[in-house]
Amino acid sequence: MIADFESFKIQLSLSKIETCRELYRQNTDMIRIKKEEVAVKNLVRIIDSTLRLTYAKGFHAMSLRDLCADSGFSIGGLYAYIKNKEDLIYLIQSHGFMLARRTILAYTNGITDPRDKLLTAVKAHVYLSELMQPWFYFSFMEVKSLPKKQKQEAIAVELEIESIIYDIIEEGMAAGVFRRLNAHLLASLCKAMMQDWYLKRRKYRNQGTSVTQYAEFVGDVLGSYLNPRS
Amino acid sequence: MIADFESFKIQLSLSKIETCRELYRQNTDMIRIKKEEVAVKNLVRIIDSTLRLTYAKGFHAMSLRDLCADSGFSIGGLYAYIKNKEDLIYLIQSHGFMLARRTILAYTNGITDPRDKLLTAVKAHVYLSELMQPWFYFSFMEVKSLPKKQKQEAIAVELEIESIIYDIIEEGMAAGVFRRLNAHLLASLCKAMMQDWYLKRRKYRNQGTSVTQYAEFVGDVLGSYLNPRS
DNA sequence: GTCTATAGCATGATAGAC
DNA sequence: GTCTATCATGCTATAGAC
Repeated sequence: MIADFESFKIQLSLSKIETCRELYRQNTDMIRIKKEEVAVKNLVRIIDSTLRLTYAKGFHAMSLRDLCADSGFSIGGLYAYIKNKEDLIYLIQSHGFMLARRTILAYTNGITDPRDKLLTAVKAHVYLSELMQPWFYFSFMEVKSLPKKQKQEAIAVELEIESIIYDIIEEGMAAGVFRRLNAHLLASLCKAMMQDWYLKRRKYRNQGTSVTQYAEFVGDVLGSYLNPRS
Repeated sequence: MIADFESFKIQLSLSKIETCRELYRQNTDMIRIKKEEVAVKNLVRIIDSTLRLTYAKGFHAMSLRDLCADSGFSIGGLYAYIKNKEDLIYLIQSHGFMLARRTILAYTNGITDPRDKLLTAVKAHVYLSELMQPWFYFSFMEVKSLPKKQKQEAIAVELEIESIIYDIIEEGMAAGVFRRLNAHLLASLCKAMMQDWYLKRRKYRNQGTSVTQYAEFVGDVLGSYLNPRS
């Protein structure tokens, strides 16, 4: 079970550098830089800038000159890390997928009580999207323009998350802890609610909603709806 | 109260031509064409094509050449209706706003029972977004890149819709029909759920969910959560 | 009112100096 | 390993024929 946001943050140990090192090692063919230390440090800069600029104006609207200005690179320098603009998408997507999938499953596995399990899945997702908000936002907004293979992967990951929720609901109904209802629809609504946390993050910040408050409210709405009626 | 989707559709009388005529009359300065009949017919073509292409690949990725190919215009011909690419956004946004705001309020005004009113607001929104899906999608995806003034308007319209829901919840709590809870958060979640209908429309079509089924399910989740506890 | 032709510019990508 | 200089392309926008 997830204790609180702060310990989640630590457990996840979302070291960007760590993730980028893994990314570098998997793509030594694409990246021309030989010194791991240098390459990893710069990958972090490139990915950070891309996420920031895409959040501000969209990936297509972001030019590579924009990216260079923001990350402090020159055009030529940048092209040592990618062979074309599309590679930026690949870099960002791949390390995000790894992390997201792993985390959700790690937290839900091993829990048996359906109510606990549902709340944990919701919390894990909302907490994760809080820590990786730029990535979640990027992934959502850019699916449409992704190259075919990555588009399918993105959709598959999303359906996977929804099916984790679906399975928990089904288990709970089978165990008689939840009442019988349309589990597909409820799982979709759950996804929609969790999604809003990273799509409309500024709104929630403005109205002073904390990440824990949000996750628990969503969990409460679901839990209440699933209660067997008297 | 809304009877069913089909009669909603008829009552809305979403005549594209009618809306575009109004749009033409409001912008005779921007549009160089003098014959109303010709202008209106072509505005429909232009708006239709823009929405379709933007849905497929995003507004920035759509070139004016793409738009010409799809709408059957030439570059020069197109520029008789707009003075630059940004004007396309303006055309699309303005007629959408008019229609959306009017409709929701028209349906909810006059209803006194909070439960009825909430369900009606949800239904009106979901039905509306079903009929104007390309516009809602466009509006959501392109807010970021909108020129300042239109960006503010878009955000204002969205908050307005959320506050309609919020007010209904508050009224119901004051009347003792709903139990006391965080109305701001619940209104946000309601918006998030309604929103998913036009953001993930393909998913819902694939899983065979009808627009009425969706709207009623959302209404049911909310209504159930708002029930006073025994 | 609509077309073709083209200007003018910003972009993605490369070559080669250091 | 990083930079500057440059190319080729595709874009928005305009001019002028019909």
